[in-house]
Amino acid sequence: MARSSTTADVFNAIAEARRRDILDTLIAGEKPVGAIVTDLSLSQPQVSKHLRVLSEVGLVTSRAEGRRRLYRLEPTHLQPLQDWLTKYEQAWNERLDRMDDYLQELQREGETQ
Amino acid sequence: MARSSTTADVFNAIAEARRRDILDTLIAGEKPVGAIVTDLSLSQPQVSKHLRVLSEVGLVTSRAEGRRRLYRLEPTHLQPLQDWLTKYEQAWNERLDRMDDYLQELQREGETQ
DNA sequence: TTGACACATTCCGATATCGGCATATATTGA
DNA sequence: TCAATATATGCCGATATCGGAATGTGTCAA
Repeated sequence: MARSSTTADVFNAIAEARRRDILDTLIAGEKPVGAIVTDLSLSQPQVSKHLRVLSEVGLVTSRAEGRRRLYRLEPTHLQPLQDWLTKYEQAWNERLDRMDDYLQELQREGETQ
Repeated sequence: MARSSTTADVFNAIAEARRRDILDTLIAGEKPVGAIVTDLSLSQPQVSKHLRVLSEVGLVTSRAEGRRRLYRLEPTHLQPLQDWLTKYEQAWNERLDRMDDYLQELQREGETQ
């Protein structure tokens, strides 16, 4: 047996810094591969391969325009990440609440003394 | 040259499904290693190693209690992820806005005909 | 049809990562 | 001190991943 993580989910897709860079540059809008290559100073095959991974998890889609391929961001496919994070927001808020309770308790103790 | 991604940042730390499982089980509160092992049916070394990675990026902290080690979730260290996601929320909303504009335009055209 | 351009794919070597197993370390209790 | 318990670490083999270089594929323009 060996590693069990794959590139087959959003979490792994965005684990790679270059892939996040590519997504970041696509926020500005649809772009052909060549534009990404010059924007980020990466090699063309490198960009194509990363785009493939991103496309497999749905984070980007592409359409052909002549001999160019325009890639577009699909931000809704970040939903699994957002959903996962939401659970921790709650944990975070609960900690703040407990902290708040504690502070108020301290304050009441101060008043009664 | 070879792979450039490391286990040294939050994005990579949560890319591993088991590590997300471990974080999930810690939402309920501080736990010793053994509890995580039985909760998730993983081997003890496996859990210890994943905890090490999580601890290196600050997502968990530990304190000794006798011969046990209690691990605690540090949800605030998910901030980089949250920050990164926020940019895409904006892109997502802008798309919705454009969609809305488009729909209203369609509606106006319908009225004038 | 041919050449140039844009991009995708394949093959490769280097390396990182995962899990299993064995073992080290530390703490407790007898 | 010694055995038992709880956890961490080291070593290993299998495999996944990355980047580079070369090459394949498709499209346009002359």
